[in-house]
Amino acid sequence: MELYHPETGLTPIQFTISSAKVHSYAKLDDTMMSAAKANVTSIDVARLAEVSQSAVSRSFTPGASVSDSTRAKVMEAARKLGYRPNAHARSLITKRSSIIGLVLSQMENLLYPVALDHLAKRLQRDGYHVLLFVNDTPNSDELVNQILQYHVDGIVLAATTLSSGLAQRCADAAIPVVLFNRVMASGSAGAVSSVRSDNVAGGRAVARHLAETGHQRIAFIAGNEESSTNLERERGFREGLAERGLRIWARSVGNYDFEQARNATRELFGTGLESLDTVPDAVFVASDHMAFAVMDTLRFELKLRVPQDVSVVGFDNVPQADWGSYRLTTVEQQVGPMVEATVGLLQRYLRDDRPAQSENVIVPVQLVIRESVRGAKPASEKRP
Amino acid sequence: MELYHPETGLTPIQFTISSAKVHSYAKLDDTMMSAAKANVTSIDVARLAEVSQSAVSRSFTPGASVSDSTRAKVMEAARKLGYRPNAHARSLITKRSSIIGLVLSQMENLLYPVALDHLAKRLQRDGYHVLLFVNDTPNSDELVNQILQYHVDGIVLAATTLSSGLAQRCADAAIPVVLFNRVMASGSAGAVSSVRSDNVAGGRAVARHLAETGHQRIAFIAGNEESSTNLERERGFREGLAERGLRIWARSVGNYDFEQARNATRELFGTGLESLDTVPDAVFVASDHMAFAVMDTLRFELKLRVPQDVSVVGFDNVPQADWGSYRLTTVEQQVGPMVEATVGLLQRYLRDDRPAQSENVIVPVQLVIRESVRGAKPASEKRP
DNA sequence: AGAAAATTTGAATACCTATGCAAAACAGTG
DNA sequence: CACTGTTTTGCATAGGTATTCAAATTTTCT
Repeated sequence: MELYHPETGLTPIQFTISSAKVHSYAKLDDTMMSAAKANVTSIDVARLAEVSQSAVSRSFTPGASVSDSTRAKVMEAARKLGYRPNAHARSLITKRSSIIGLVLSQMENLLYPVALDHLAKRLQRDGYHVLLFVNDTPNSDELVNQILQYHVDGIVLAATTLSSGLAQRCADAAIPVVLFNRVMASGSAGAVSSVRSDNVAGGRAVARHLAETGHQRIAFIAGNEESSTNLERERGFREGLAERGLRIWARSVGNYDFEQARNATRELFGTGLESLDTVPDAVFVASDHMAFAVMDTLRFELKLRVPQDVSVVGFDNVPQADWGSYRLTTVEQQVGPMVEATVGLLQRYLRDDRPAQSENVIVPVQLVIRESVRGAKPASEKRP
Repeated sequence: MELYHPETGLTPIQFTISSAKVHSYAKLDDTMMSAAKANVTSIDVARLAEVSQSAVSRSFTPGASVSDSTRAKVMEAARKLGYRPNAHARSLITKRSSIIGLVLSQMENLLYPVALDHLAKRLQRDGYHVLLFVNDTPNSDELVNQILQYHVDGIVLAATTLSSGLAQRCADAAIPVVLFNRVMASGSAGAVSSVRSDNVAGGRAVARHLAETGHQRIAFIAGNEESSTNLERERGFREGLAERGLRIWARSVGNYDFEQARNATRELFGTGLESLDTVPDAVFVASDHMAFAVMDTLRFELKLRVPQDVSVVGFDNVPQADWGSYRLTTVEQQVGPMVEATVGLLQRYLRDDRPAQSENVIVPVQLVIRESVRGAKPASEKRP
């Protein structure tokens, strides 16, 4: 063991060089030995199998015209040499990369890891793969450049805070784009398809639920005020309240951020705590991630009980909402169907020509009642 | 608006086709117009700039031999045509794809989304991108095939439950592989580099902390019993206890899974609840993710208080450990330095030839004391 | 100004695979 | 068997870029 300073300029780190011997291939059979050779081409395989390079290519192309016998010979030779078609050469000529670009900006919201997992697995099943772009700088020009260089077959934009310009520019480059969990501002020129939840219905369902359980002073903590998700949720919420003759009693902004949600909570509840009648008796929070911050702040900082003193409702139904400490009543975004719809749109755009009009899939949502709302009876979570 | 049935066979979904008109390019200036043309090649640019194709290529290659004047001409023409080098053609000839393959298996552990975020951003800064592979089937052969087809420049294996064979086969193909947060079983033939936390020291620190705070009946809930992370953490924990004349009083297995951790908790605490003296007074849980399940089960199902009745310590320090409902004392894995080291190793392997010996970077850990251990005084989290 | 050195340029080629086309092999029919 | 129709095969080429080499240009120095 010796001390070492990785060239990255890290603080001191333990660094060991194992004494494991280098794997020697000398005594292995030819199968494994040649697998070690770096670049086996279709020509090498053709030579060994005593066929033409075309035959090799066809053997690896589903539905191509090859006899069973030659395909068998080719596959055998390929196995021996450890050959696999070069994806770059292939996509250079087929003009299809089998790569889908995925643009993310906020990994904090726990919905995105879940969606990423679903999407990657789903695409993998169809032979596609996900190339990840994390939108850390707001400079979308550079990001577009990078995406287009890879000639991805399609793009999924799952970044709530992303400029619509990016979507537009990708669409201009004749690459199918699907917005995930957001929609383009209606004023925009282009038409970009989208998949999103029925945020309006979700917001409305929350309003009804809070009204039915007898809440009077109902507050709202918004996400990013310009995001389509927040606008729709808030609109549905307002409409639902209006139906029952109610309105938003107090409002603050959490910007989809944990800390800002804590501040928003302090803002709504911090003053007038001498009497419970002067603070909200329920809060609808635009995302689960913020709702957790709200609940923690209410309980441990402001010493209020949830749901006895204040009811809290979230949006997303991330796994943590079911955890015992929160048991958060929330609106479920059905990630599975959303991913399914996203892939469905992409595949159709890849097969046919892109339609002139944009398509907007809206996946239904469902209120999941747990224990963060006073006076509600939790439904069994497994439904018939 | 019309009803529609996405071809994916979904349950009914609302589907709307917006009436937005297709963007017309007719009146736009030439800059934007040509940006819409799908495949602009370096030859097109060369023609417009009145130079050779080589000049175009060189203009886009940092450090190549081009005069300022021609580069300016080329860039101007490229801008007009909306040209970007084709990454596939480029990597075909340079034999470098600027793509790093990342293999994940469990997104549930919240450490991985965080690490993914860091890694993607870090690589992006250096012009690399992450191609994601989710290891859902245990059939690693197919996965290796897929990875190798893309001729990735390097591979990061961050799948705790992944067979070591995969790592070996990728290393055979002359692609640098770095194991993230795991190490290869010492019995294995090959030598694959790794970056991991100092799990042994972490386990030992937990043992000391629990001993110092006067705990007697100390239990351990293991992760995946074959994983290197679990083995090391448990070993350090045993050693640390032994130093103080203690040993593991009870043990169960949670397999890094939320539900299984709940069962493990029931197993350890379910019987003999009439007297607190017959159940553990502290539990070290091999991951935060499981620790949350343990705390919830203790508190809400078994009606035990944390930390008054039972102390709980986790491992990872995921963001949720700091949430008010948990305030979990845990061992921090420093994701930043780990990612930095991973990228450092990869880049060196890409530049120089791979070293014959494997390198194992061990990143130091640090006990983060919060409020889930009885008798401990939480240190301020910001240290001088 | 002129030679020498340094820089810039373009033509040609390689990277690896898929595919159109024509030739070849094969199968089927009377 | 002769003929037609079908399947299989190999040749040659395209796809878009980076790079070698030699030629051309510019710069430097005496």
